[in-house]
Formats: sequence, structure tokens, C-alpha cells
Amino acid sequence: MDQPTMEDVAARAGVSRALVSLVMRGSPKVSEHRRAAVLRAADELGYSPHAMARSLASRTSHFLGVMVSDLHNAFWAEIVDGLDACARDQGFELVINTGGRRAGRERQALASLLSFRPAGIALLGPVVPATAIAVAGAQAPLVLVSRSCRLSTVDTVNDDGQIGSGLAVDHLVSLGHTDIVHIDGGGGSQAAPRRTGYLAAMRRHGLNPRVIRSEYTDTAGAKAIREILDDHIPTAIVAANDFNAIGAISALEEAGLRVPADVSVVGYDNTNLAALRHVSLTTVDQPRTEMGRLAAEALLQRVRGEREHPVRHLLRPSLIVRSTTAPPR
Amino acid sequence: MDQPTMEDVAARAGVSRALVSLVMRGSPKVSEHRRAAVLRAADELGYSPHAMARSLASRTSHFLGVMVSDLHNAFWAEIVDGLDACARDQGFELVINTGGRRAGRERQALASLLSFRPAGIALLGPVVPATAIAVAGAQAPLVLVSRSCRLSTVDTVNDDGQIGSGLAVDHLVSLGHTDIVHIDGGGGSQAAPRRTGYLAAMRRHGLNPRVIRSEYTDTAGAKAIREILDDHIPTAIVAANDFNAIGAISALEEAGLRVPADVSVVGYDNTNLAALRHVSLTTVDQPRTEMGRLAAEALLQRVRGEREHPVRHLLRPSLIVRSTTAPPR
DNA sequence: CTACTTTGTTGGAGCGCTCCAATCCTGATC
DNA sequence: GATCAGGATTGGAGCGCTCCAACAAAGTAG
Repeated sequence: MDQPTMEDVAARAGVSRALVSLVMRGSPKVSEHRRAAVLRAADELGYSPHAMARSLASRTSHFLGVMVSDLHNAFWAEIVDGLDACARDQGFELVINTGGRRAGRERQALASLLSFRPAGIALLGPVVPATAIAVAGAQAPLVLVSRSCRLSTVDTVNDDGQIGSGLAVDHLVSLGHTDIVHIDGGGGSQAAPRRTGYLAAMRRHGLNPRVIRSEYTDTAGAKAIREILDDHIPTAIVAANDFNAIGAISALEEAGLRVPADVSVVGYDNTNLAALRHVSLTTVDQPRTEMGRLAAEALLQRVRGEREHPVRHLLRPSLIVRSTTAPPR
Repeated sequence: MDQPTMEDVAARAGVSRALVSLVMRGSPKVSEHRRAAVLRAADELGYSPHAMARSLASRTSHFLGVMVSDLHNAFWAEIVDGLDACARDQGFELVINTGGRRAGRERQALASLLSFRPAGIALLGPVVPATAIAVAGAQAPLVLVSRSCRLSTVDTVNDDGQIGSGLAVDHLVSLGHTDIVHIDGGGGSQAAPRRTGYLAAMRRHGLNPRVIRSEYTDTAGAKAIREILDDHIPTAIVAANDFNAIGAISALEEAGLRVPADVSVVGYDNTNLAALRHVSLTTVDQPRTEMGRLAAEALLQRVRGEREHPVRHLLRPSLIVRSTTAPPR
């Protein structure tokens, strides 16, 4: 299992170790003749460069650390796609980690990521306290996705949840709805702006808002519906996210109500779930790939020393109309 | 951004660099007095050990490389959970990577993982050719999850797809079904054993098998149903996986058929999708966490040099009965 | 023919750590 | 008071690489 080193390649190619290093880094100042010899020797030996030794010696690394709060939620996968595309374009790799949405574990994951001395770090929807973020931000360029933060060393990328909820309400109003309830995400990340966006839009339209406290899960969505069922049934619902919306839909159907004939439902996030034909949920889409790309770009700008001041991206979400919304009866 | 090193900690604590190293590695032969001094100094400086330098010097690493074929599929998340739990128990971290289900990218991802010289490598549902696996397997202990391979240097962890499909058929037969069709996963990984399992079970029950060629997506599932719709409608369907099953269900409903009243449907994989109350799909569950755990264990056994011969885990899946199966009319 | 570039190549120092052999204590024993 | 054992501590070498100053070789110009 012992891998060949540069020394081995150099010996085989009959050159110095330094020359092999130049070839491996694609330096232009190596004669074609030698380059070919080195490459051949490397190939014959099955040599692959030792990333650790390289970054130790160069005191730089060519990878970005990414902590994904929850691997179970495919929402992050597209953010990672964007990060990956942008990083790859600029010669960087991604090293991923997960914290399982628990502060303690996230702390460890973050420390572990830092111990590799990545060029930069992206935290996707972290739940660790701000102090931990500040500490990490002092060690490497750091970008936060789906979480805000006012530290001057930290960049952020978020969608504008206020606008998103506003789009949902506007859509429902334009269909003729006036009795629109919001099932919210409680203390979940980004739940607050989505709630304020709903409230603002309702006010703007001169309508009476009503918020049901809930969570980002399908069971919570179902529970919220069951709570209001024997009270008063609205004609439309703006859910906290897609999971919540699906839970709400099934509770409505169990109560004998049809979606969208009796009640319209709008989700949030446009997860792959929402796109399933069986679900076909009208929902608010965040430009996730773009968000990932911007996050990587922010990191790399700092890595290159091009920017000192923090950047705060607030992206405009869009509404994806599918089959769970219709005019009220 | 320049991090303090062991030298800095040593200077501050008034000891040698070697002693700091001992403390950091938790050596028992350090006096309590010095240990406390070192720890305090490290804390005051915000010192965190440099994983790269450590593994370069020790010629060992304390992390496992994991390549996830597809981050969009939450199926892998639970495998990662199992890997993580087992690795963590034994003092190892996980470093994750993704290949986006494309052979070329997976190759790069694999090379990148190897360049970090992890203690071992786990490939989750890889699509790279066997030769690439063989090459990687020569460089580090390697385990394959959801993919078989007969290389003697490589361990594998799979669920027994034959048994899984058998469970699905048995369940349907016990409900009274005799007209059971299999929509298969085409060339997808593990599609073959699921198909043979279906065929064997049908034969065992003296029933006429019928297989519709399809894929692991919901659109493919819907398409498969539309193909057989104007021909002959079975009373039950064993789908290739959950996505396929959901596509099938929506196509059936669009055609005015009710699930499970008119047609029963069984999925495969028990993804979080299947558990959604709105879907509530009867499906075959793979013990994913356990699979991840076994994969990590296999790797660590090789790391510790406890085993030379390959191990082939074939786990027994189980049936999760939900609301998409019922007796035929 | 010498001086000066330019291009290609090399040895050596050093990145932050581990590991080993050597050294230094301290206290117990004779 | 000298000897010794044992644990605690240390300097140095070295992991595989990069980077730099130095150098050799081959032009180019004066």
C-alpha cells in the first residue's frame, strides 16, 4: 500500500525531485523532452501526488471545506452542485462534511474541516452558535448559506424569504383568494423572513393575516391543519416549506377536502419532492445552484485577496406554479 | 489568518514541541501539571492541530474517504449516518466527496480522495468502471456499497435484492393477488437481482411473471404504466424503486384507477419519500444505517490489519407495509 | 571574445507535525 | 551518600512536498 513518491518518479525519470514538482504543477518552464519523461515515469509507477504534503509545503490548499447541515435533505445537494461547479472552474476541490443538524456535532465537523486547513469554508444551513462561526471565520474565509450573520469577516448567501412569501400570497390573491393562512416554520432557519413576508403581503392587499405556529416537517404540517379544521377552513394556505405543505395536503384530504378544488396550498423550496407528478406542488423556488455558485465565488474572492469587506447576497426567489393552487370555489 | 503552531504553544507553555505533541495525542505519560499548562496555552492561542502535518508525519490518517454517487438521493444519507457512527466510535472522521453519477467526475473525485491518503475509502453506489476500482483498491482499503465486485482486495456491502423482491411478491400473493407485474430498473445498479428475485418468487407461487423495462425515476414509472394501460392492467405492481413506484401511482390515478383499491403498488428502498403520509408507500426497506456501519467496520478491520480476505455482506431487507397495498377487488 | 540574458535544472531549507533515542529528574534502595 | 529504576521530557531526524537562490548551458549583443 506504500505509494511512490516524487523521489521515486525523479529517480526513474533521471531528473531531480524539483523538476518533477515543476512538471506536476504544470510549470511552463520545463522542456518538452523532460516533461514527457517525467510523465511517463509517473504513469509507470502509478504515482499520484500527496495532497497533504503539497499543501503543507506550499502553505496553501486547493480545496474548499463544506459543511452540510443535513445530508438527508436534498435541498442542499443543488447548493453543493453550484459550489462544485464554481470551485472546479477555478481549480478547487470540495471536501464535504456533515453535522447532522446538531450543534455539538456541527462543532466537531467544523473543527475537523478547519484542521485540514482548507482555502475556505462554506457552511450550509448551520445551527452552531454565532460564536463558533466567528472563531472559524477568523481562521479561514467563511461563507454562510441560508443563515444570516453580521460579522464583517463572514459572507452570506440567502434567498429573500420575504419576497418569496410575498410571491405566494400575490399568486393566491390574483387567483381570487382572500382567506389565506400561513403555517410557519417556527424557530427554523429562515422561518422569520418568510413569516414577515406573508404578513407584509397580506397587509399590502388589505387582507386579514393568520399565522399557525408549526415546523419544517410533514407531520407538523398535518398537525397544524388538524388544529384549525374544526375552527375555520381558509381557502388557501402558504406553508413553511414543501414538507410542511405535503403534510398539510394529506391532512386536508383525510378531512375530505380536495386540493386545489377546496383549498389551495403553496410550498417553499421547490425540493425534488414538489416536482414529483404525484405531488405537483406549487412552491417558491430558490435559485439553489446560483446560490452555491455565489458562495464559492465569495470564498474564492477572499482567497485571492480581492475583497476585504463582507458581501451579503440576497437572492430573488421565484414562484413555480403547479397543480395545488386554483381559484377558490 | 496564520494559525498558531505547536511551536507557539510550546513556547507559551514553557515546554518543548514534543511534549505538546504528546499532550495533543492524549499520551498518558505526561504529568498532569504540564498537561494543564499546555492545554491552557493551546486554548489561549486558539491552537488547532494541523491534520495534514500530522498525517504526513505519522504516515497514517484518521479519516475515511467517502464518495457518494449522488447527493440528491437521500438514500445515501442514512448509509453515511451508519458509516459516521461507526467511524466516530473508533476515532475516525469522514471526508465526503461526490461524483454526480458520472463516471468521469467520479474518477476525479476518487483521485482527489486518494490524494488525501485516507485510511480507507468507501464508494457508495459508484458508476466508475471496475478497473478504476481495482486501481484505487490497490492504494487504500476499499469498500463498495450497493455495488458488487469480485476483487479480492475489495469488500462489499449490499442488500439482497432477490430476497427483497421476493418479500414484495409474497406479500401481494398473501393478499390474494395473482396478476403481478414488475416494472424494473433497467441497467441501474441492483436492478438485476431485484428482477431475478421477482421472477423466482412468481415461479415459486406458480404464477405468470411479466417484466416491463423501465428506470429508477418517477417519469419512467409513469411511462411504464401508460404503456401497459390499454393492453392489460394487473392487480398489483412491484416497482423498481420508490421513485418509480410513485410515478406509476400517479399514472394509474390519472387513468382513473385507485391505489390500492384497483391496483396495489410496492416500492423499493423505503426512502423518506415513501414514509410521507401523503404517499404512504408499501416498500422494501434496506437496513441502511446497518449497511453503513458494516462498511465502516470492514474498512477499519483492514486498516488495523485484522483481515486480508474480502468480506461480502449481503443484508436481508424487510417489507414495510403501508397504504398502497390491499387485497384485489 | 567577453559580458549579459534567457531558459532549464538543481540542491537545500523548511512547512507542522510524529517518533525515537537520549537525557533529565525524582524518589526509593542499599 | 552513591546507585539505580522509572517516569517525564527533550532534541533531532524525517514525512513528501514547494519554493528559492544558485547554477549550467545556450544564445545574443557589443
